[in-house]
Amino acid sequence: MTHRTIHLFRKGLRLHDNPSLVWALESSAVVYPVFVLDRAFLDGAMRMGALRWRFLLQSLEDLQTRLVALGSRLYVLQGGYEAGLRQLVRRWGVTQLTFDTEVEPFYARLDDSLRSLCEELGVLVHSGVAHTLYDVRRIIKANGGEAPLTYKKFLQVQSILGEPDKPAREITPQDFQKCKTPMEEGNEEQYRVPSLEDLGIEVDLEVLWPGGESHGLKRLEKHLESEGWGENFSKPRTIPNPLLPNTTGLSPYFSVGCLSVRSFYYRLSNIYAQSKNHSLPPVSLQRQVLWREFFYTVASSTPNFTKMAGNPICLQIGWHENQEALEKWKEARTGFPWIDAIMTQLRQEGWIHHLARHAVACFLTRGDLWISWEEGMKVFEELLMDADYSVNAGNWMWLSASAFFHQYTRIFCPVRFGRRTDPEGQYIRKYLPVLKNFPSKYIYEPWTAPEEVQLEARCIIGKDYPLPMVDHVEVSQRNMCLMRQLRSEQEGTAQLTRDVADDPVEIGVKREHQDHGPSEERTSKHFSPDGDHKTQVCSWASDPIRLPELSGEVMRPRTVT
DNA sequence: ATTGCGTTGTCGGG
DNA sequence: CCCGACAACGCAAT
Repeated sequence: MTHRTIHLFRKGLRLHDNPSLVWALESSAVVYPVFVLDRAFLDGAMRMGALRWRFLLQSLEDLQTRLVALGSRLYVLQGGYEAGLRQLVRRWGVTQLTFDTEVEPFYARLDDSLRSLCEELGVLVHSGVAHTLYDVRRIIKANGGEAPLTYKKFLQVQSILGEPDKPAREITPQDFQKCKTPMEEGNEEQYRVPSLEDLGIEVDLEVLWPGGESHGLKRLEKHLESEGWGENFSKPRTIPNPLLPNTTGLSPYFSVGCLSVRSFYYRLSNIYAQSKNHSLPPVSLQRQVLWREFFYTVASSTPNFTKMAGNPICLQIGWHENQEALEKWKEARTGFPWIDAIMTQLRQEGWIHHLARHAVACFLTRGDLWISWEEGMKVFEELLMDADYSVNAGNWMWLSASAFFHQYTRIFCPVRFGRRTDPEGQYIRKYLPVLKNFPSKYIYEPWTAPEEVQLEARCIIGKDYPLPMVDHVEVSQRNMCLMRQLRSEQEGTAQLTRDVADDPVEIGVKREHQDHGPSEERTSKHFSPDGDHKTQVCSWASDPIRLPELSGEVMRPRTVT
């Protein structure tokens, strides 16, 4: 009970399940809750966009309110960590620093510099893991020193470890009676939570995701209480283009730690234990949390996890650099209404359904545009309210078939995928009002609408809404071919014969979604070692089609001998 | 060496 | 709405 402690909030912007704050309260006579608002760090390393800034500031406001209610307060320090903390340690006579450790490289570096600063100043450090279910180092250790690279393997390792640590105890007003937060007269202004205006950040978009622990908890309760939610929720069956989110909507709160994954995990376990209907347990939701854990684990032990170059688990691909095509994707001008509607929702709301993420990610990378997943990752990081270093990069590698997932022939069709669950195109009509008058028949591919239909809809394709930037059937077939080649090149030549034995050209031609005569029947395949097929594949692949020219030896189709 | 599997592809048919 | 066929990868179990 003798320390004078700064508890440093970074993520973990909550009072429930906050073990290092509990530690601070139990070991100190005085605790100063501090958040360092380091813009260089948050704009740079964290790549925060305006909506994420707003969410963060709201979360800090909420933290402040909750701390005040307990008889404490939050000190927000603007500027760099080191200079700021050095000054406060001296001024406040601090003897201990508590914080949550984080695994991202930029946080880990910050951890190190905080430790050396504390060593220099003679300040004790107490830190622990609170952002993930487990200390991911335990998972890596249990797997023999390497991160498991498949989800299945990950679950095996997790079963060895057993259940995660229980959430920390609640913090009560009594804690802050025993352990004071000294208030300094006249510094309210200096250490308050800044506004967006203070920071010169402009956002005029509706608040759909108010930041903060209070809102997160409210949202959590609302969903848990709604009939059957906890038991019937199953991820793969949610609809990818909802007008209202039909998923939990909790991810933004987990990403900055307004909510605790441990508390959530145990909450679901309790629902399962008390449920009469054990046939539909909320395990699928727990599995979502475990997916997050999986990506955190791999990210923590993989060099250059958010890059292709120097990343040992990432397939090296000669992605095309095409700023113009990238801009069209980012700004919802691809000419594919389904894709553009998703990108519009992303920009306006900071949230899109996970399957919608898959669709646009596939489109940008291996499906259509053949642009690096890193570019898409950066856009998501800026715009998604739930942006998360590890999960985001992991999913982009997944979707681009660069790591974890390898079935590159499974390409989302930007026309049909959405139509399956939303044949009337309500989602498109909402986010792309310019197309709202099109008949459902044409809403997913308005460029096929006859001129009179376009006039009737008062939207001329090519003028009021762009023509499709690529021919999906052509480019996706070409991309499959490229992918197959670069993989066989990187793997050696053992599988080449098998790889090119059956020719994708026919498939590509006959799978037109517009009326395009009945397909020729596919006869039984002949696996002939004949080399003619190979050259045929390659010459087709190098045909100039409506896409940027190929470049780089990795993806250049070559004649196989 | 061979087989089976993978959180979320597409298509056609019932 | 669900199923199987399709085509097909890396990885792990056998």
